[in-house]
Amino acid sequence: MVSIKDHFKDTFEPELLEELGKVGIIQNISAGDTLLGVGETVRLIPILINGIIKVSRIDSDGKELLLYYVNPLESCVMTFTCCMQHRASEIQAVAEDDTTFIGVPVQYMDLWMDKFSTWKSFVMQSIQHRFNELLDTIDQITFQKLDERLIRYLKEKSKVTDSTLINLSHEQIARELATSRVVISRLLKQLEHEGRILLYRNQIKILRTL
DNA sequence: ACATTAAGTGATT
DNA sequence: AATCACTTAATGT
Repeated sequence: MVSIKDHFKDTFEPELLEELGKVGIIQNISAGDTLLGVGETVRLIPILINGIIKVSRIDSDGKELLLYYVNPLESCVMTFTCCMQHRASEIQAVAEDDTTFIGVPVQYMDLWMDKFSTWKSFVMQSIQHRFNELLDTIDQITFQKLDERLIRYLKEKSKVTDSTLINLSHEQIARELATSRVVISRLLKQLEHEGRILLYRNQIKILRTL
């Protein structure tokens, strides 16, 4: 369990930490729970203490495209932009693992932006970080390098689950990368031939050569 | 043993 | 890179 107070004591001013403790609501959700669906309105800004949240776009046919993961001590950038304009969510947030977070009611956003300069820079930095990351994935998509996207996906997954064994079917991976199962199967087979992974049913073993 | 679901593969666009 | 059509392998009942 990560201590929010400890981690942010250098980034946030003491008054902000105090207010965070007063106003924040600790919430627990289990793996697989949906934190926010498409079309719902954001009521709480989450700051993760523990666990992992997957944020993805859902297109009109119900196809999913993975955008990013929210790690402990991070917040979901989309909720910032989204709630400040009081707009409905265009993304979906699902807990990938059992997760604990502090929820800050949205009405404090505006207030804190003016009141605490450290809050403002935290928000800005988060946005900048994600934005750069998104630019990267856009590059990859437009240059059609699905193989590299897949490798990146596997690495991230392994980091996130802290394991070299990934428990996913090719079908599930294909859905998250918005392609077809056949394509994923082929690419994975290729990686296996290159000696970078091992394939089993519903499992993929990542080798350090990846 | 049989049905179901995951994965592998050639051919076509 | 996607889709189709088909095979093979693994798993559940």
